[in-house]
Amino acid sequence: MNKRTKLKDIADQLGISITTVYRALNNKSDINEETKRKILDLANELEYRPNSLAISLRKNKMIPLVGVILPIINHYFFATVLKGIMSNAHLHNSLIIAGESLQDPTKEKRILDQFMDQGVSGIIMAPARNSNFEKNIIPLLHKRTPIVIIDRMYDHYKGNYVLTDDYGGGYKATQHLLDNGYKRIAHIGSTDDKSIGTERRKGYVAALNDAGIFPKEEYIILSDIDNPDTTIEKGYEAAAILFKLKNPPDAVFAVTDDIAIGVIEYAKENNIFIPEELGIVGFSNSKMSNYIRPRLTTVEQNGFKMGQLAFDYFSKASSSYGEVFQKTFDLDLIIRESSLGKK
Amino acid sequence: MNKRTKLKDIADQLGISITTVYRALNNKSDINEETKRKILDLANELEYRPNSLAISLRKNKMIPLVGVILPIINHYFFATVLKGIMSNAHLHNSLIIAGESLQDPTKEKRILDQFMDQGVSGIIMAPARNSNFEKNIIPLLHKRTPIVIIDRMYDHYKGNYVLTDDYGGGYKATQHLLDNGYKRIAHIGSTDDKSIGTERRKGYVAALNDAGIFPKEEYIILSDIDNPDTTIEKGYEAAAILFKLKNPPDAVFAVTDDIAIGVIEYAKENNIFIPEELGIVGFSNSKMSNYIRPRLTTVEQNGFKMGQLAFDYFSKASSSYGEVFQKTFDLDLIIRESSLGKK
DNA sequence: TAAGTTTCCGTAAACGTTTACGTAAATTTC
DNA sequence: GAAATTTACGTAAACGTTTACGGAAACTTA
Repeated sequence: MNKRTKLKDIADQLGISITTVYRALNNKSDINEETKRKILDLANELEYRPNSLAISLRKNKMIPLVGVILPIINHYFFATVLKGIMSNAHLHNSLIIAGESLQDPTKEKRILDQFMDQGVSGIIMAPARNSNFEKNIIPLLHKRTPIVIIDRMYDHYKGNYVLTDDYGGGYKATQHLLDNGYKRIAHIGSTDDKSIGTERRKGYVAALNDAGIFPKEEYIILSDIDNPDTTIEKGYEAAAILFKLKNPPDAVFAVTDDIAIGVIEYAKENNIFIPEELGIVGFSNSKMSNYIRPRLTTVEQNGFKMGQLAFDYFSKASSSYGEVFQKTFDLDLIIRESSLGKK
Repeated sequence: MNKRTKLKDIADQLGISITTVYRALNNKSDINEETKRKILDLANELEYRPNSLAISLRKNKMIPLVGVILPIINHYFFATVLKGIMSNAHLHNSLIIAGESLQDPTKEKRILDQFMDQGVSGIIMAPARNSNFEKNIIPLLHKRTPIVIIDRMYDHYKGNYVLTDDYGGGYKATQHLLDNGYKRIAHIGSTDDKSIGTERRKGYVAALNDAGIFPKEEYIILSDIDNPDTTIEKGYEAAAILFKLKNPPDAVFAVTDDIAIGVIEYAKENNIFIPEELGIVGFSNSKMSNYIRPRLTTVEQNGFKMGQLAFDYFSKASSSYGEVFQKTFDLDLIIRESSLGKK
């Protein structure tokens, strides 16, 4: 394995200076065409490849580099958040260095460290499901690293964030089912008590309570929805449990569109008519929700806007110390067929 | 806006040498505990972070920063490719800097330049629809930047790539429709003649020809599918055109699952029964394809594997000069309800 | 107390590229 | 044909970290 050629190798072989070689390879002026040709030929032969490390070091370019960490990169919502971040980053000539925590706080921490070592100017992140804020995120604040949190909250966090009103979304969804005549409204949520699912569940409970209803424990099924590739199956399984109850529900508010779709799957296979026998509301307004039959009523979550705003906040936070930027997006219900009401 | 602290800053403030500071910060021997403490304290206060560029340069280790450019970041296939790239990058302690070209060659070029300026060690990219290889990609080869192309090809490109056999996929899909008794097989493709759609269309034509059929021009509809948010609508519109023909087709091979779903939409609204009256095959095995009714027969494209391999190739290309790595993945047909054959 | 041993720190040269500056030789200008 | 300009190169010092080497001062040993 012969070593990688550098400018000096070419210079030595041709008996000229490094600078001249440099000029030839970078289309600089002050060089003879003949010399240039010889240099380019030799560079070609020796397969010269510039050392980007040395270049960056010399140029002192630790460019505007923003670290973005998301739990699942090929999840539509998060991918769209990333798209939103990028769209604004592009306008500011910022570069995005991306990582996927796969909902693993340890991995998340590792990525954060890598990013900081790499010299990112700050972090925009949607924390992992049960991310350790104290260990992973708070230390960054102490180091005055600009950071914007997306989509998930932690009680003692007082920094910048862009959230959605998950509580309100859960409330609206449940209220909507009540308004459409459903009485026995079940909920399929996430096992994780730190997830945003908790807020949606609280909204669900609150809406029921406000209507004088106190949901039975058996109507609330918590499911492990860590793996996005199996979420639909989890919805299916949860539905199976619900419909084996003595007194099955007549509506389901699912914490996720995918879960809701799993429920629809189950209902179809078991000849349970939607929305006549079963009303369903999901969460996210995923692409699929509009094309499954019946079309799924869902709560809209605009990832693109959230991403854009997150980058804006990041920008501001980077240039002004002390100031804090926070926003909670209201969520709108998108009413479609799956919750049209009982016959 | 104060500059990033370096060893020299700490050394100067304490009136000691850089080497001593280095020793303190790296747990080396030959240092007094008292001195060490002072250095660590100051380093903490000044928020010292080692310059990874300088470290890697001195240690002769390439910095593991890979630029990834994709046409559409929140498209499931591309997002999954990204996930695959990341999964392997993670194993190699590589970092991913990501950009979205939005199918715009100008933007693509700009991102490439930004990435090179930032000192990425190379590029993995799925070129934009009508990317200008000569202008955007070939120059990188001349600079000996390691590069791996995904998903799209250009005749004169002789470098590393990871492709799918789109021609074969189109052939298989069409053949499958023929095998199931469909005779008048239409195709909805992409307007862009440089896109992968062309290969799929060629496969379609070839399969028909091999069966002694020469498709009418009116059975091939090309649609502008640039915007992923409207692709389904485009499929719907194309179907509308097809079914207003005097002699409408009895099957459609769509260049994309989303297009196929648009066709299904149209069929449902117009009481055209699938698969009895109309067979449909899509392309991509998108998540949705398995949950739309009827379930969509489609050609599987394993983005995750492609991403992983792309990173592997990138790794190899970075350390071995001259060698070229190329792979074309065979595509499997996933047979579901939408093409079960005529009654 | 002279010689040997630690302890602690500094000097200077790398890593590969970029760039300000300098300067012979060749060319142009008047 | 002397002066001014241009052409085509070279020198050396950066960028921030690492490391081989050397050497005073403090401490030990006989």
